[in-house]
Amino acid sequence: MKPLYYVTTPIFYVNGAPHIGHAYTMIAADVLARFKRLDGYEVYFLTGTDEHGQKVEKAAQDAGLSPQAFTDQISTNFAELAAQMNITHDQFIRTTEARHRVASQAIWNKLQANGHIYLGGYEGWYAIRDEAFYDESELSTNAAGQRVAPTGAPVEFVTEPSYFFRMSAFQEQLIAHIHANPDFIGPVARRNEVLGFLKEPLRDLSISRTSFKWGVPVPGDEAHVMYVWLDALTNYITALGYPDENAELWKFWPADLHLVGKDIIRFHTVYWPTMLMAAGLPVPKRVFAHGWWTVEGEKMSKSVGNVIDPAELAHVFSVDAIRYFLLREITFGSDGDYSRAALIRRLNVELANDLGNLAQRTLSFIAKNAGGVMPVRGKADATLDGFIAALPGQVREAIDRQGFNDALETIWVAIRAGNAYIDQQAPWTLRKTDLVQMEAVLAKLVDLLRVVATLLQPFMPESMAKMLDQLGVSDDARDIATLLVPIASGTVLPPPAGVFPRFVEDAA
RNA sequence: GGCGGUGUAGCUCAGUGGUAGAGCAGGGGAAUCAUAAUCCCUUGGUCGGUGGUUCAAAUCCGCCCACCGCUACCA
Repeated sequence: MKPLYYVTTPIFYVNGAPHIGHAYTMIAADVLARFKRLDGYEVYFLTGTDEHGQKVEKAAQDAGLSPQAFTDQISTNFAELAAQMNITHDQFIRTTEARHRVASQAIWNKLQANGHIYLGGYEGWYAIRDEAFYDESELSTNAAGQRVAPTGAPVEFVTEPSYFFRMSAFQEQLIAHIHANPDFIGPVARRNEVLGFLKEPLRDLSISRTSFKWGVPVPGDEAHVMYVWLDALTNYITALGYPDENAELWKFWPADLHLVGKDIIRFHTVYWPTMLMAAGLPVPKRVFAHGWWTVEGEKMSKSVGNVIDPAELAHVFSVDAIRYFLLREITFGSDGDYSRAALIRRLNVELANDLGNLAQRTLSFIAKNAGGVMPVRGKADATLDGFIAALPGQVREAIDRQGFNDALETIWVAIRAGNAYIDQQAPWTLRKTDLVQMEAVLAKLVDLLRVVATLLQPFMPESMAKMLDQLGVSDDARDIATLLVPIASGTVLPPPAGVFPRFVEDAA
């Protein structure tokens, strides 16, 4: 039986149009899902949209739509983004689905049955103008003697009945779990951040609201709807059939990886695990937080007008180029800067010059001088053998810790070695002196390209499919295990065509 | 304020005790199979500052400077 792997993106909040940041999360998760499939795992990959809450209710109202009609529309945009980015999710979940209401109410009932929910009052300083609560420490007094928020809005002390989750009861258990499982939170900086946060006593979590209606009703008290995070986080198990633990997909729980943005790390490493502990369910194996992108050195924002539309970008360059750039440019987990110049540099230098040209020079040489078939292996110089043998393991190791750029750098070291090798071996000289040796050299290069293209499939599925076609690798021989079966000498290689054209800026 | 992190070549970064590294950019050369792509060589750094530990510090410790993150219930 295949080992299982369950990876998720966050469900995206439907309060605006998808941008490059959403694409980034999806792409990273997709590379993991594709790699694990390639490596023999049975993978389940979940993404979707988070559609409840006061903000959505308000945005729908502003748009003159019912909340359901509004979320239908926005959710579709995210589903389209996934399709445009070549995302291979197995399921797209929406929190407004009936089954999700069932699951959310089920986990609520479970928490309640286990004695971890109580009715209390949610009190605080509320600014009507901001529609937000503020901590006492944030307040100041204005000239008129009013208590005001940092925004200047007047605040008043309000109390609203609310159910609470006894999160404080799980603090020690959570801390112990984080210490016992060093890989539970990544990257390490985020783990330290969460541990730092847990040095202070954990407060119980307000998990219901009466101030708006657009949410999952609290079982037995329909004046309340569930606090959005309780509802939202539950999506990860709704998708697997919860509360039916006999469901076909339930075998995937606990998740191997929740991929999230750094802004929601706490919800995933504090709220969610304690909720699961309270419900008697296993916690996810790992949560990894990625960083944010700036654009040309500036924070991406609607008001600045520099929000990058991934679909537009993919139209100008290619989906594969964008997928590659986003995972290559920076260490996964850190913030990064997108710039058009940097993207073009990666595309031209690494994809077109290094990889694309290596494939093209090798394959066109074979087409012209070796009969257009896989050459006969021989006693070629062994320089590339180490790369060919080690690459799958090295890439696997990097992928398993979400070290996408390390994985790519490792592959590129091998590609550069391939270019050095062809120059040193000079098959164009061997053509006149030693045809057997010439074939041996060319075969070695094809073997290297085959490993490289195979391992790059998760990153650039379309381009690598083309490259593997040209390398004579059949559709059923493109996974990692099958790398052990060499391409047979004499296999007909289709006429080569450049996979990564150089990007030339329009003269206009 | 508290806790944590970062500061290394023009740029982006790797390097956690033992003669400063990579990629890109710059300079020189080679080759001409290839998407004028490639390969080789090379310029360039008092490793934020300062004091200390050590035979030896980018790497450990103290202090200082700069920048960043977290410091809970909008997601």
